[in-house]
Amino acid sequence: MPELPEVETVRRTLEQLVLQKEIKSVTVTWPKIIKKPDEVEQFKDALVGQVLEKISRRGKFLILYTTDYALVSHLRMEGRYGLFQPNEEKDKHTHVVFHFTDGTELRYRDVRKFGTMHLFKKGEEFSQLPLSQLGPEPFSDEFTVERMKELLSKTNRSIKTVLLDQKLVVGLGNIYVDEALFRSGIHPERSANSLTKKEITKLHEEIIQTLKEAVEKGGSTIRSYVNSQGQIGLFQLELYVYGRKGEQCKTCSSELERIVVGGRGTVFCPKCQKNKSQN
DNA sequence: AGGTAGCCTCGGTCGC
DNA sequence: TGCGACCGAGGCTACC
Repeated sequence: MPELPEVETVRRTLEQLVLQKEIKSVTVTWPKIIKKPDEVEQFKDALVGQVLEKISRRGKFLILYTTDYALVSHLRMEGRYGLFQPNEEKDKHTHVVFHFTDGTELRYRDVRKFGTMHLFKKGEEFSQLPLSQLGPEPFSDEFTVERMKELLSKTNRSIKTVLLDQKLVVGLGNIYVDEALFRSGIHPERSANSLTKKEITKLHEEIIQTLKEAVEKGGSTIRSYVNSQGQIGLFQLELYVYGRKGEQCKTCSSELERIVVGGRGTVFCPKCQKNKSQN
């Protein structure tokens, strides 16, 4: 499931493949992926003749900039992009294809069909959903301990739930939230407003560090994730807790436990993160 | 009125 | 072999 490190890796690899290509036509075989504009025909028509100029990222969203448009794409669980020759066999999960004038094509494949695409006139993409309500990028100056402290103090929701909701900071999903909380020694069910200044400082540091290391490793390949050049990530080898229920804690050898927090499967170490009582 | 919980989208996987 | 439950990101709705 692509979180910030996986999306950033896709961004980097995709940029190597498609910049300066001109769109000749677009094929959409699952219209529900296109959330804006309402009519798929408008989406397809708008992109004809557009040249891909830049691939950006905001949180877990990719932004494909063309001559006049910003295509905001969320991969959700299993979305993938890949560059193909037209004669290469197209599998049944390919739902959107951008055909280029040089004969190649960019295919969007999504087994779950959960992914979304929003097309905006360039310059309008940040003032409307889905990008308008997002919190700061974790590697930016806007993501400060003070901001965290301020927002966490306002709610008694669990710290895990708050970290997942993309308003405090963007880019964290189930994998990296569990990892950052483990590295910080904080129980995922701790209420946000019970965290001490010291814990918030540590958590802030570990969020940045965990995501940074994961980007360097090309993300985590859990089930299906590969980058746009078909390569897997390597950060799954560095994971302390995610997907390791019943295995030994790498720090203290205790058996890792799985609980459900905010409807999300959550793995943690009952010894290293033994501070739920401070709720 | 703003914060919060719950619902919805999918299909592969898993357990019975 | 068949079938239903489950998972999950984030927008949306409904509720308090």
